Amino acid sequence: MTVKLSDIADQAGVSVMTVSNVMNGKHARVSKATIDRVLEIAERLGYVPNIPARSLAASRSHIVAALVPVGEEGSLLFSPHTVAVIGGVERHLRHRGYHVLLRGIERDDEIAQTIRGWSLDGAILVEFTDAQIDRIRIDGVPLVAIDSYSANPRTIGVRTDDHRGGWLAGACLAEAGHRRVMFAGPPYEGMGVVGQRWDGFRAACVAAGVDASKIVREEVLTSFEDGRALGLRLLRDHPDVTAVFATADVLAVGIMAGVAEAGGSVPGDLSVIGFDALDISGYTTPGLTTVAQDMDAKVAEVARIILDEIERGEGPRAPVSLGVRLIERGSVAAPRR
Amino acid sequence: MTVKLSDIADQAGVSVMTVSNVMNGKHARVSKATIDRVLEIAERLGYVPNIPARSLAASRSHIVAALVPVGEEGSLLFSPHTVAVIGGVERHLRHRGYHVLLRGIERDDEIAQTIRGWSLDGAILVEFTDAQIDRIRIDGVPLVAIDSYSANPRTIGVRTDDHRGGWLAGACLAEAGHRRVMFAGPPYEGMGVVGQRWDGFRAACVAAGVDASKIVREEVLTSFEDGRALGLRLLRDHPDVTAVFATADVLAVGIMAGVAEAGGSVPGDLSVIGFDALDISGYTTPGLTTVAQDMDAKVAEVARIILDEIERGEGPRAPVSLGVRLIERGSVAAPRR
DNA sequence: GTGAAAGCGCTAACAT
DNA sequence: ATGTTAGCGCTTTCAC
Repeated sequence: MTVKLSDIADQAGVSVMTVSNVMNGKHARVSKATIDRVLEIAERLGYVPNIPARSLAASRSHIVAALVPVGEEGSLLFSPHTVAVIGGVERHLRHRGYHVLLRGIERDDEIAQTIRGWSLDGAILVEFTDAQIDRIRIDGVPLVAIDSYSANPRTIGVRTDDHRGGWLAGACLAEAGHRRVMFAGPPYEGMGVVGQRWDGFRAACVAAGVDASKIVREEVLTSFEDGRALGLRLLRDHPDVTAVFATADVLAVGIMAGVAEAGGSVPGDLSVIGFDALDISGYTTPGLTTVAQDMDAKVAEVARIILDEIERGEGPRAPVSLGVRLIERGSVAAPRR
Repeated sequence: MTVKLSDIADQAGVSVMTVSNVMNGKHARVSKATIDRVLEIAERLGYVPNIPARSLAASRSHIVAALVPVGEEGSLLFSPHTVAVIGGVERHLRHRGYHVLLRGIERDDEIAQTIRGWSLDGAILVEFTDAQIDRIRIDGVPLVAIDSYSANPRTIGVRTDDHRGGWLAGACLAEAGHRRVMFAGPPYEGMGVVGQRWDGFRAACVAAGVDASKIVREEVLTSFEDGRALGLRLLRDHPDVTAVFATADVLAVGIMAGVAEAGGSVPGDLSVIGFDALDISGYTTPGLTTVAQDMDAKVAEVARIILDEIERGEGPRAPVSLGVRLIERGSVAAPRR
């Protein structure tokens, strides 16, 4: 029923190994004539390689896993950003003959189990906390951690230049003339993403002459609802604040909605700047000014690193930071007087 | 290095087959004492089954693929809806010992190749057009097509009750008193999703006494920008229209933005109703009234069908439609006078 | 209830 | 440039 290497070998009058070599592009070892003949027969017979067999024999699978932590609820519900990363990486890998296994991780040890059980060639760790990445003890397989600031030498971090992103946001507000600003984001997680953005933001503000001690920090969860709640009370509770930097677009959009609901106007009463440049940042009125990362570059980088490690075995290297840029829409203006 | 069945067998003083049976829960064939002993040793040794080996020997993989078409760009960039489906199904399958392979499809024949090459146990087809589903000629593997109205007997359709969703939207507008309404959606694709929504919508309107010939149909792509463009000219071009049903939330949100930009108000000058109940429908001011589908039920149903087919071999059955309900927020009100 | 034999389809490591 | 030998770790089949 199913066509295998030996079928082709029989018809071509060569050994199975020769066919295998042809199929795997080890053309150095086979004559041109044989290659052509084998290829032609394979094509005619409709040969499809058996992946499990190849994985078993070679103890490598051509599979890279996308590992995502699952919470109590259990469902993988990744952010738009994660979707873009996984979707983009899948394309690069597919074009190079690799496949992507999607796997939710409930307990730490499932990472190692998955890698061993599948003879995975590599794994991408998405949305894990730095603490989780720190705990990883797996060697021999390239592990790329997205948006992580863990110092774990067994993983390679690929992330946005969050510090510079924060700086851009701060500089944008300061340049517009704001001197009383707010930083709204989730609670600090060590020197992770949020910490970097905060540092960069503060540095830019200070460099522009803002009194650092006057920067208001609000801890809010990264959700529309929490942003809205903040927006509703912001103008009343902080009458001196004229601009806010939210560490995520959803949050910023929520703040804008809350401010509007409370009768305020953006950017009339309050300037708002976000981070991520999600679709939604273009859906508001006015559009949300935000810090964007170059997703194409990020995705290409992740794929490149994994592939290089797998095929050329180039050892782990320093974390990679990707550039950011400011997208100016309409939510930032001069402070009210 | 790696622990295998034979290692456990050695230590337990039984044959490999017995260990295999224990591991696969074929407890009928093994004595309780042996089961316990084997399990204990496996645990102690840290046994992890080798998936490729099992797939090769059993010619079934415990893998279900999530197949997604890729366009020219090449990247998998699925909608929030697709993300929810895949993420949710992954959880159900994982808990039953299955895995999800994520695969972009460029050409039709890649579907069959992927299924054969991996000995896939099943596949879920996401975001394919009805025409693509129609063309599928694969037997022996459960194929679940999401949101498809194809009549291909080799696939099982799982979809939203779009007709009823359209009806709910129409009834909602008619009940609020609207008699001049617009239907905005992408070009008709046979009797697919859009056609169903249109049919249901029109039927509800007519049932409520709306003159069917007066229902305006606008063909727009499902994007914020196209919605916005429509919103910008809507009040001017169609001064008699007092309400619009958009077949997708992004579109509805775009329309709301366009209307606002043109100086109109929602729902003062125009009522708007969407479809999908995406997050963004809650982000607007006022909130978007929209038709929601029960995603949890949908995901559970997809998983159930695949698993039933795989494990009990229950043949293909009729398509499954899942319920919808209206979510009333603030974008629908009585027509202006 | 348990086990021995045979092989799934492929590749690594040598031959030749 | 091509072939041979030996598995990879597991399950199937059938015997005990």
